[in-house]
Amino acid sequence: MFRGVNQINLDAKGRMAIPARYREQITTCCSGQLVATIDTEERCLLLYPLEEWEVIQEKIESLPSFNPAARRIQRLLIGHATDIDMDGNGRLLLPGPLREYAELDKKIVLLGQGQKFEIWSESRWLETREEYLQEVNSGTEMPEELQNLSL
Amino acid sequence: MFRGVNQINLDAKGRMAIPARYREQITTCCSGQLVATIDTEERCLLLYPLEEWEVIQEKIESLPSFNPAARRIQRLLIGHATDIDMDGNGRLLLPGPLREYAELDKKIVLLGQGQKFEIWSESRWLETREEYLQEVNSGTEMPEELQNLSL
DNA sequence: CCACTTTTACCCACTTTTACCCACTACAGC
DNA sequence: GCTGTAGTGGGTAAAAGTGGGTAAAAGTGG
Repeated sequence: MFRGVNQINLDAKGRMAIPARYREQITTCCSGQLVATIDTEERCLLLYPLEEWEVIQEKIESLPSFNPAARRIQRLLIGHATDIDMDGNGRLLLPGPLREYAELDKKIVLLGQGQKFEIWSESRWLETREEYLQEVNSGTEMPEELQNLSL
Repeated sequence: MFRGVNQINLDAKGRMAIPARYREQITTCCSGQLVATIDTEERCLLLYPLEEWEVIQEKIESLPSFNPAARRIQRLLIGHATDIDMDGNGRLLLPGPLREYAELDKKIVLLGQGQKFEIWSESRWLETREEYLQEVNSGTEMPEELQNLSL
């Protein structure tokens, strides 16, 4: 289970250092083997331990492939899913096409999200967070499960 | 299982270098023997390991041949299916007619799609991807399996 | 059927990129 | 303040990508 927000700098080669507190967990659960793909709703990346991703890929592949919406999802998610290994220094080299998609420049944000991480450009994350906060407080349609949630 | 995006250049002879990370898998699963054909829905090519393709071809051939739609599919898919071998440098020579169909010039994109690959012209892929993203977010008709998919 | 032309496939050599490694810096804890 | 660990920056060897030359094969025409 990953959680927390981390401000990280990409270096000149496009590498990001995984915060040390996650490293042991990543090496034990998947020997440092991760899979990154795009998020289709927001311009950010999703980062899964290999095992987690393989379950998801099977689900996606088993969708009815004659259905246009399913084909789109397959092309987008599997098409962008890229294997990434942690190097000896606990860093990941993010592939160019994925960096471009999420518009990652120097300053990025790593969000722990349970079994996966999300990777955002810092500026885009800050903007999006403000939008989310406004929408949460504007009191528009919330599903019942959410209304009954006690924090 | 193939996945991921790869930006590749065609050389002057129409050859494309398979990214090294796929080569071992391709040589072990089919000794470098592949089959390329056209995608009938999008202007791109499909690239299968020989064994995978043979299963598909049998299915296509067993379609009722008095049915006009089935005949069309047979002519299009089987008609364009071309055997291609990886050369000693891990490259594929894409036949002229297939290159023309998918409008492949110098810059192309190789998409891993599970048991097969897709080959797109880069510009066409980027345009199509933007369309897909819009359609995914416009919330139009999604199959039930897709709505329940949790990533 | 033979000779000539064109194409294809294979091979070799060069260039670029990547991955791995090592060293330095900064911060935190002792 | 010193020591250990995390973060950062490059250098280098190896691998991947690229380009073209040549010999064999296929196609064409006389």
